[in-house]
Amino acid sequence: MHVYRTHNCAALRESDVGANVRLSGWVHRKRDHGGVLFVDLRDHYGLTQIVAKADSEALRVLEGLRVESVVTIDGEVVSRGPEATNPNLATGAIEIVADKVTVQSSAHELPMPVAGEQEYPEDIRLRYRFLDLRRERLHRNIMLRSSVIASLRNRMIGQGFTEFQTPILTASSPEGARDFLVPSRVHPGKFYALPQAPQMFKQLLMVAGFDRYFQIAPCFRDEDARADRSPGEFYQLDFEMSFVTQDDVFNAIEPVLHGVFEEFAEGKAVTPYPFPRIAYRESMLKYGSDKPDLRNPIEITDVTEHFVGSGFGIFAGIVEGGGVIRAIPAPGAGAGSRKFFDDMNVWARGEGHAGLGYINIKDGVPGGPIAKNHGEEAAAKLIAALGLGPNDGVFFAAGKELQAAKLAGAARTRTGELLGLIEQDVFKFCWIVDFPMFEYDEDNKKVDFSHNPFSMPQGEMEALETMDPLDILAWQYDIVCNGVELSSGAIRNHRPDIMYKAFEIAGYSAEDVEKNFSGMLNAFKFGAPPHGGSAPGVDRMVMLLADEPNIREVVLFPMNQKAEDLMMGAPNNVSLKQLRELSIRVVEPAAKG
RNA sequence: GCGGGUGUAGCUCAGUUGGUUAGAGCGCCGGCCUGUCACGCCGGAGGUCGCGGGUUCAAGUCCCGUCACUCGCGCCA
Repeated sequence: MHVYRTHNCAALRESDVGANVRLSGWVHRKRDHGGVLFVDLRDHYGLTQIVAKADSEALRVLEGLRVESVVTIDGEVVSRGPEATNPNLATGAIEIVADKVTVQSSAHELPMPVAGEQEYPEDIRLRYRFLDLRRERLHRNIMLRSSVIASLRNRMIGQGFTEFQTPILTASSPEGARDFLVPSRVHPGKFYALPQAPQMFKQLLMVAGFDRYFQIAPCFRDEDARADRSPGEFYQLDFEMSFVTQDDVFNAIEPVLHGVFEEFAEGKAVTPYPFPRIAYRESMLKYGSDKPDLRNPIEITDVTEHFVGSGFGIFAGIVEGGGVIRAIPAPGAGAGSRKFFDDMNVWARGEGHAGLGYINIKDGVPGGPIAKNHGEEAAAKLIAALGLGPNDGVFFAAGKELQAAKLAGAARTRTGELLGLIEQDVFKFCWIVDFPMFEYDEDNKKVDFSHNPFSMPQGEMEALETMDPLDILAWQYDIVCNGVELSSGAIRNHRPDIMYKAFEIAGYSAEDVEKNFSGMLNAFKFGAPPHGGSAPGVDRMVMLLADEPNIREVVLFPMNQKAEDLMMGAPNNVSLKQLRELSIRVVEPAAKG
């Protein structure tokens, strides 16, 4: 019977010496010594060294082959002996003396080599993704991704969840991100939308009585890419549970996330559960972000009070105008160069801020314009309040609260990185909880939902009826790991009466709500359980576990930043016939003025 | 939509104050080599210095514009 191989390229050991075997794989590397030629034969599993001896037919065939050609080798397993053993290779004790070489596919000259760890331009890597995927690092990442997903599935099933598939062609929703639309042939002028997330469906599954749902769910959003955000499509561990409080959701998912990270983190420490819970407002104050990286030890403090009537006029003026001053300590930075502080200020201006003030304390003496003008006594008091040492520095972010918080957060991250304070080899999880239900929309001068309009407000109807909307918190939460937002989730609002009231506060009529959300609203009128869930991003989890800075490194066939698939040529033009069938006419965008 | 970075050989990069024939390593082609494992040695081909315009006696280098890739902001309930 014909076979392509008796063993894979990682299988053979000293104990196989003497066996006649057949291996198939790619020519990873060639070392041609004239009278003898070595080939590292590679497959999915590993590498095995092939030797072709002088004057053999095998040598003549292999000599003429380029690397990455695919061959089948027949030969005998021989020991390399202690001298020639390669300790870096699992199969390093043996080699195959090639008796017969069958060329399955000869390779052209490569646009990018497969062997080696060199960096290559993104567009070439994407255009020749099948070559890039042969390379060790990417191959390993994709395998890791598969293992992570398998583990997530097992752990979710172990927690009593059931996996279901929800529709890909669904209805466009006015909420959230921009939809990808799919024209309907049967209904001219009408469109399906690809789901941004299976949000409605998973809630309907709860209404349908399935209790605990999960899905490794594809999600589609037509928004611009970031390093940690694929353009177009990505996967979430989408889950939802009935009859649960926020704590029940946390208790169910923490062991899953903790377990997966422990399993694949290769010795890195993982936050034990229960994970810390940080209120949104506290997070914005202490970390200047709603996705804090807790590996960074720096904590921001509000020092607005210290600058009331300060001799440092700029800050005094900001405080008088209702602004805030936030202090970002830079431990040990005072001992270093003044340039560090000036560079940070230049960076802040580059980010579009007015600037970043600082005090640099050198051998106990505070320096810089703020220390000079603030007043000696006041400066000493401020430094004492911040608990700064004799060679510490501190930056100040000033302005309107949100602006100052964001600048402080960015400065905290940058200071931590530049001073090398970020803890390595650790995964630090936390929940951000107590998001505000509403916020004041400055553009439209009205109260609007701050995040998800379908979250249950804390205090439910009573809160909506009695509290200042801007003080109402939601049962809404994000899970964050090392500064990466893995997901947001919520206890949902399953009560139509509370939903109408919440939308009313945000300025929407009952008719608006019914028109846009009739599907869910209707379902909730026939007996809906209290329910909640979340949807951690699978790509981001794998990215963290693989220690990759970019999400493309853990996706099989990613698009580039402009949402193009360079390999398949997507998006592309379609035929006039296809457009006619869909009753679509393309209007060329107006030329740029 | 906006801002930053990058763009020199197939790939990774160097290229001084603007100066005469633009280099190296890898890869490719040819030759040599019987124990390598990033094999080695000799030789060769390969360049619209992203593109367009400008300044200059002279531009890879300076200026303006533009394109591509990328990172960030906006956006992502």
